[in-house]
This record gives sequence, C-alpha cells and structure tokens, in this order.
Amino acid sequence: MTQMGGSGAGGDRPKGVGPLIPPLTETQRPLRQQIFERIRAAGLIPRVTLARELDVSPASVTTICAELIEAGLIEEVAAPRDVESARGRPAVALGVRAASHLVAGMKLSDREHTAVIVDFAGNLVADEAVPRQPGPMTLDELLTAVETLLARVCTKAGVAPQALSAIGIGVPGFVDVAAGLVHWSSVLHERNIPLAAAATARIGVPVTIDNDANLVALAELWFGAGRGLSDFAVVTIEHGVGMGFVMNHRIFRGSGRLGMELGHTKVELDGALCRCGQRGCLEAYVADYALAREATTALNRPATDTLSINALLESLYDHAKAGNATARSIFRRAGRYLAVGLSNVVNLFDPELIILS
Amino acid sequence: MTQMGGSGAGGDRPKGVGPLIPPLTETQRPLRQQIFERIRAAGLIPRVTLARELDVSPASVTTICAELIEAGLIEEVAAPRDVESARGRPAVALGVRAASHLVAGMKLSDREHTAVIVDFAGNLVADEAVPRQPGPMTLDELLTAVETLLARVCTKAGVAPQALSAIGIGVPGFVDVAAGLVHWSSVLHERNIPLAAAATARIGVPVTIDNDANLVALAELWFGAGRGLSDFAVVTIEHGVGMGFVMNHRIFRGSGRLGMELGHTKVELDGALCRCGQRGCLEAYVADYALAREATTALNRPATDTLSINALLESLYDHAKAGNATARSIFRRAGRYLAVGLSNVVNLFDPELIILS
DNA sequence: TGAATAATTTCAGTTGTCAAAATATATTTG
DNA sequence: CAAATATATTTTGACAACTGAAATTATTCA
Repeated sequence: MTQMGGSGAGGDRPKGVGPLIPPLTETQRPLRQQIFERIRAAGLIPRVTLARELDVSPASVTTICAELIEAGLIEEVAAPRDVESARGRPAVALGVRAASHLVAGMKLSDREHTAVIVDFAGNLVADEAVPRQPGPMTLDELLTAVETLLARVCTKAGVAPQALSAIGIGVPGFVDVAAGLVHWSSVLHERNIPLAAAATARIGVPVTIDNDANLVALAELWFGAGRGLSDFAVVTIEHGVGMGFVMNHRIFRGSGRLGMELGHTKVELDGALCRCGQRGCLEAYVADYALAREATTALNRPATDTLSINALLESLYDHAKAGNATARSIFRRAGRYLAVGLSNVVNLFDPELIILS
Repeated sequence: MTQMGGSGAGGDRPKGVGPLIPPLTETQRPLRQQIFERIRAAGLIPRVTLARELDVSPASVTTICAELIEAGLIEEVAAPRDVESARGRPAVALGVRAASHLVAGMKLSDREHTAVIVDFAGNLVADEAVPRQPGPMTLDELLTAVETLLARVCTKAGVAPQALSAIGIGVPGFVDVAAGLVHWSSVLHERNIPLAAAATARIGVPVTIDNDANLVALAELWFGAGRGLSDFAVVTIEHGVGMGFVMNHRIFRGSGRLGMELGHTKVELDGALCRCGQRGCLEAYVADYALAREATTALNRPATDTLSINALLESLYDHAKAGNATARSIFRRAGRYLAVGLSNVVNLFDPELIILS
C-alpha cells in the first residue's frame, strides 16, 4: 500500500495528490472535426440531424458546413424525398466529397503484397495484389517492391501516384507508429528501419506505417463489424499471431507505442519453444511454422524435406480430413490453445466482440 | 475481411465509413478543471507556473483562479521565499483549501473492514480498522457494519458523518460502478445489490462503490507510484486475485463496466479447478484457498480439519521455511503461475509498471 | 392561392481565451 | 536611498466559437 502525507488534520502541506496528466493532451476534437466525422460516418445526413445528434445549435452546423463546403471537403447532395414526413421544407443532405482526396493502403505480408486505392468517402477505387517469395528483404528491395505495386494499382485507378494525398503501409512485426520506425519485421533483414521516412522520400507522398494487425482492426473500426462498438479485439493468424485492439473507439497501443503481442502470451508453463526464444507462447502452438514443425513429425518426413511450409500444411490438412488421428490432434491442440489465449483476452479486456481474421 | 461499398469511382453513395463515436464525448476537461487538478497535483503552485505548464495565458489563469478562490476550493498560501531566483515580484502560491471538503473511503474485505477520512487536499485525517469474521452477510448487516465503522472513524476525526461530502466504498467482487451495483461479492449473500443507492439512503451522504482492486489502483494513481505514469497495472492477491488497470491516466474497465479478471485468466489447459467452475484459472493456483487446498494434502491433514485457512497457511509457510520440500514446491508453483499470468498482462497491455500489493 | 410545417440562415449576445499594456513587489545598482 | 531591473499578476480590449431567438426559405396541404 501507499504511504500518505502527514497525518492529523494539521497544517503541513502535502506534496500534492492526484494523477499527473500531461498538459495539453490531444483531448478535444473541435466541433469542426466532429461534424466532418459524423458526415463521413453517416454517408449522407442533413444539417438538422447533425445538430440534433451532436447536440449543438443548428446555427453552428450551418456555419461550419459552409466552411467545409468552401474547403471542398463535403457537398450538398440532392436526396430522394422521404415519403413519410413529407411536410415542411425538405432537408438537404450533406455528404463527403468523394473526389476530393485519394489515398492508398498497402499491406506487406510474407507471401503477398496487396494495395488498394480508396476515395475520400471510403469507396474502393482499385485494388491489386502480387504474390512474393517469403523471407526478409533489404530496405531498398522493399521500397522498390512498394513502388512497383503502387504504380500498378495507380495505373488501374487511372491516377498518378503523386496525385494521392497519403499512403498507409501495414507491415507485420513491431512498429512504432509515431516515429515511423519498424523495430523488427519478418519482411525486413535489418532492424530499426525508419520505413515511413524512407518511403515518403522515395515516393514523394506522405507515408505512414503501422502494424498489420492494427490496420485490420482499423479497417473493422471504419468499415466493418467494429463500427459502433467502443471496445473490440481483432485477432489475425498468419505467419505469426497478432492482435489489434480498439478501445474507446480508437486503436489501443501499449505504453511502448507498439502493438500488443497476443502471440507471445504464455499458454503453457515450460511449453513448446517459440521463435522469440521463450517457451509456451501461444504462437508456438498455432502459428503456421509451429504446425509445420509438428507436421514433419506426424507425417514422418525427414527434417531435411524440401517441401515448402504451405505444401506441408496442406498435406497435413489433407491427412486430417482423411481421418489421420495424429494430424487431427495437431489441429485440435492448436484450436484449444487458441481458445485459452482468447479467453485470456476476454478476461482481461472484456471486449464487446472478438473478430478472427 | 470486410466488404466495401460499391466499386469503381462511380457515383453510388456509400452508407458511410468511420467509427461511430457517440455524441457526448466526455473527452475534454474544461480549463477550469485542468487548473484545479493541476493545483491539487502540485500541492502548491504559483499562477505563472500553472500558465506555463498548462500552456495557457496568465490572463486566463488569473480569471479562473479568482473564481476558484471565490468558490472556496483553493486559497493563496504564503510561500517561503525561494532563495535561488529571488528577483522580481515574488510568486504567490496556490493550494487546495484542505478544509473545504472531507471525504471517507472504506474498504470491505473478507477479514477486515477499514476506513479513512481524508481532507480535500488528500491529507489523512483519521483511520480505523475492525476485523470481522470471513463469510458473506446480508445487505442489512453490511450496511450496519458500514454505518458503525463510519461512526467510529468520524468520531476519531471529530466530525459528524453528515458533514462528509462523499463516501467511497471498495468491495471485492464484480462491481458495476456506473450503476452502483454489486453483481457478486464475497461479502454479500445476495447478488445484484444496488449497494450505492442503499448506502446513500442509509447514511444520507452520496456513496459510490467500486471494485477493491480498482480502488487500490486508484490510490496508486493518486498518491503512489502510479502518479505520472499513464499506463500501469495493480495486482492484488488476497482471497482472490484481482487487478486494477490504469490506462491513459484513468482506471480502465472492460466494456461491461466491470473490472478485469486477472484471477480467471487461464494459465494451464485443463488445470486445477477454480471457484468459478472453470479449470486452469490463475486463481486456482495462487489464491489463499488454492494454497490451503494443497496444504491439507502436503501436511497430511484430514480434510475435516478445523484449522482456519489462515492457520493452515501459516503452518504451510513454517514448513516451507523449515525446508519441507513439498511445502516449498507449493509456493514455488504458485509463484511460477503468477509469473505466467503477469507476463500475459505485460504482453497484452505493455504497462509501464506493475505494482504487486 | 394561402396556410401550415420544417429546414436553414441571420443576427445579436455570451463565453472563453489571448496579447499587450498596466500594475505590483521584489532585488540590485549607482 | 532612489532609480533601474526583474518577475508576477491584473486589467483591458479584441477575437473566435457557440448559442438562442427571430427571420427566411422551401415544400406540402387544403
């Protein structure tokens, strides 16, 4: 427990109590932004409704919307007349001006690079995917790959890469979003790469980077099942096990500004060996390489087998489907450990929803 | 993954994108409150410093402080002259007016009820503790116990209970803070008790309730090692295993508004049986009743032994200290499982600090 | 065509905050 | 000791963000 200041009701001054909250936290979203976000969230919404929902005066809404229209961010849209309450002056709906900005999103994973171009209203304009050989690359190779993919998807969308307003790149591994730094990633040889800055310089458009699991969570928050929820988790199982967590309507990152490491949650004391060097990590039971490790044993393959991981797993899956008890037990065990890991997330965070991806 | 709206750059309107943040964002703390909290946090602080630290103009500070003084919440304090920079008009320090409010805090646990009275500046005015028989009580019994304890601590502080501005009560178990409801607690027979409302009615002073682990975390946030940290966890081990978590300078509660359940985190697939009916919970390895369960075996006691849990544990501890390998192994195992549980917290939340209490 | 109704805009006023100037209270220096 | 210097606080006038109430506009209904 804690020692308190001086005792007694006396006059001795304490050193102060209460949390030490740093000065200007990024606390408040000005009304301007609230209104814009509301319009974007609604898609199409008249001023009256905005005023009612945000609990501000219609006067303010008028003023701010005029500015937003002036700035070209939103526009008035002729809405089909609502048959129900068809009395009085009809409301004119506002919508985000889709053409005002275009952004690109890219995801770099072990086996595939994907890219999308989305307009300001969230409509998909073009997408593109290219497979690639697993394994890490140098920064320069990666940037070239990004540039090539970007060029292709831009061509498809019929715009120049420089016409984009921003680009977001998701990479697996440890990412410091604020600093634009990749501490470690399975797609890069080196560590502590300032990927955001490097990509921005190369492409000439502002680039931000994030952990891929966080981006999946963000996608769910914006477009998917997570809209309207304040707290939920997204779990991704690929080469590793990742988790993105949304809390109070925004992506939560641990205090270290890195994402959260569901994969290295311990599910077994002194359990299987994990890539990270520890034992009993969830990842050591459910990640693809963990399954492959067991598969070599189960299928009686020599350790030097040249089969790719993918082929090995497919073979394992076939055996399991065919009734091979050993192969089945591998999947069953992975499933049970995953359940333990998820149950821990539930017990600690109590999210409204968990999305498996 | 998620399906997007219409494809193509076309004119079809989407249904909107982006998180659906509820209208009244309680995000912003008005400057008024920021200044007050800063004064409370600092204990004694001049206006200039306030203006500098909060990054607002001295003019605003003057205005708001005048109001706060007018309201009797803070006061000017003659500060000892600072020898260093002793030039120019000396700053006059502001401090919270300690006498303006008194509050009581109570903690109901299985073996003891404790109470403190604290003034508005956080000085301890009086405290009191009464032991009690473990086991649940009825609501009426509990309220009577609270009332009695409150009367005693008030007498000690020399104030009438009605003179208190507010009372906070911490109870073990599941507590819905917002609703003032105790879903389940080891000190109450019944479930879903509106304890806050009942206590408020009985005592005549506003009462709020919270989970005891949360309160310990709150105490650390206000008075202890957690001041200045934005994210940390407090783990309490008593009858059960509880955790309070501070995130972004405030207590985090899961979406269900209940606290988090570190105790029912799984640390072993199909592990030991827990009070909650599931298997492998952390609590089933480290809580006092879990240790006692093993102790009866280790010490060769008949199951019907009438020793109290406390006596049993002490006996176990003595044996371990004396070198009894079996007894030692019980403690060692508990320690290792606790480490697993904590490591999971670290991996998921990445807190700056974990406080064991 | 003239109500009736509802959305939006206009307008004047309040509130919160700031920059700059004025004022207050020290210490130093001549 | 008076003037110069330094620093803290208050005063003053101005600006920006919102708001309430009244006015204006666009529709439907009779």
